[in-house]
Amino acid sequence: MNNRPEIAKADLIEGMSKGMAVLESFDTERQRLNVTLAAQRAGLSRAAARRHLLTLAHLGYLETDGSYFWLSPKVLRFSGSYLSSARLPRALQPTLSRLALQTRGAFSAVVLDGDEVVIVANSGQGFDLAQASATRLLAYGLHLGARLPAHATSTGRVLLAAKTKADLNRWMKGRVLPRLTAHTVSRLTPLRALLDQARDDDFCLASEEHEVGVHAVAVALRNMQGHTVAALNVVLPGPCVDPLHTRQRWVPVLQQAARELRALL
Amino acid sequence: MNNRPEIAKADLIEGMSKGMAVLESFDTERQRLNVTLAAQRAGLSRAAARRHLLTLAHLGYLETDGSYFWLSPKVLRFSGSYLSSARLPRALQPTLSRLALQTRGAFSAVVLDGDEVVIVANSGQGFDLAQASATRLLAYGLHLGARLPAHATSTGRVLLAAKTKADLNRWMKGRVLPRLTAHTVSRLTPLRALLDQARDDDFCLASEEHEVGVHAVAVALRNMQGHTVAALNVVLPGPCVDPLHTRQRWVPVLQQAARELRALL
DNA sequence: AAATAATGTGCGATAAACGCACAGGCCTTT
DNA sequence: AAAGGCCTGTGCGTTTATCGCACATTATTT
Repeated sequence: MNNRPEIAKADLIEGMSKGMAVLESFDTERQRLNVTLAAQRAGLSRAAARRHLLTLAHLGYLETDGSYFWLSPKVLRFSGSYLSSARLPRALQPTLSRLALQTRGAFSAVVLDGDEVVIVANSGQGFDLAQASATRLLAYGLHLGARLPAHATSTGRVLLAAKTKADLNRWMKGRVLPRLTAHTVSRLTPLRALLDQARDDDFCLASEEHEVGVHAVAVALRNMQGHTVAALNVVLPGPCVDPLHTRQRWVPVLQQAARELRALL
Repeated sequence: MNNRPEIAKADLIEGMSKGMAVLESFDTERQRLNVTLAAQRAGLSRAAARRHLLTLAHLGYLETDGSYFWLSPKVLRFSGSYLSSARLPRALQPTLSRLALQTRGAFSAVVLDGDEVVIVANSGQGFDLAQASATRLLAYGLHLGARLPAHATSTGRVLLAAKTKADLNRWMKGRVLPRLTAHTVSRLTPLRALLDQARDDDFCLASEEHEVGVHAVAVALRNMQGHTVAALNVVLPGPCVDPLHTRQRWVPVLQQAARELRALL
């Protein structure tokens, strides 16, 4: 259901792939790269990497001081186009903002992209919100476009749980689940159990599996055809959270929001 | 001062340029493209455009139903990397949010990219804010990464005014200034006068030059070396705004913020 | 139903990207 | 100070990937 809607023949443009690999090698952890580093990160020879870096700099996507390269604000062009074009973030934004205002919670909406979830809307964007809300989100690096591992997040598991048996098996196939905290579910069988649970409950709780001190509850966002198109969660800070109370407090809020959004997705 | 820090030789990778041209052909106005449209927008043959589109879809940056293509949320990866890496947006965010909270204004920070300004931070992101603030920004499409013509915006003119004589002449050279509203300054000589004025005043007001009913005031954000690195503005809605009152009300706020930010830029 | 337009694919020619290799610069090492 | 890394910029011959054309096919139009 993801990238290859049909059998992609082998006449793909390699130059593009390499260039995008170079651009992707600038991530949250590594923001400034020299030629050699970029080469090994992107899996290219130094000569090739250099040519790609220079090209990207020439096009304005990178800036450089001659030896190091870093992303330029021009890359925001793409997110700008996406955010103003995609129905999803535009449809979600008002509801998320209202939720934050009413409940003082920190909400995010995400979609699945491979083995990660991508934040496409935040309660911090758009409208009024409680002080605590966006502060919390940003403190954990949960800005727009941020990517988190699906297996260790409430939203990721909700989205995985919505996959068909066959798709899920394909996803699981040979996958390793990085352990991020002491609580991370890092084996496939327990993950399967959690996904079954999430499917039954119609929500999912993840406690400190991604980051210590961060708990989250998520529900699926489905459209009128019943297809899950995104997930909505609320982030709860604190060293320890009572699961029962969390469930009673937040799940109804999330599910009510999901019901309201249904017609818009 | 922008993209070509040194003489870029002719060994740039054309494949990349074309691919990025294809990706850029998805903009705010045109969100869904078929092969033929993308080809003519990017200036490629249909065959080439098709290969690039398929490649981008294969890499996950585009989604497709077989005949049409559109941006996928994966493009947010770049903005995510930029936002978490670049000092500028991170340094600006808290101040913008605080300003919005204290004054109920709608603030944006932008940098210059060619003939457009790019929004790199909004009072709508990050922290608490007045209801009106982000609502207003979003209503005008002023989301993160949005691009506006420099000549018709308060921030753009502040940034242009900060250029050296030589840089400015180079920028002006043969440039046409699209007329966006009846108030747009669309000739170069009056623009020069406005820039001189902005340089003297150390702020700039733009009234309905970009969009009818939108007024904005901007100041430059300079670092400790006195170099202008960005511009900060506040957006004032309404059919008619008293210039004098605007100046007395907002310029001190903006300039105070600029002073505070100076050490961080 | 004819006509227009857009699509998918194969192929040969061409141009372009590749990686290697070498020379020069900059830093640390002992 | 010489030596040893390490990274950088560039030129070149080879290879390989990209191009555009052309044709067959399907979808849409009038």
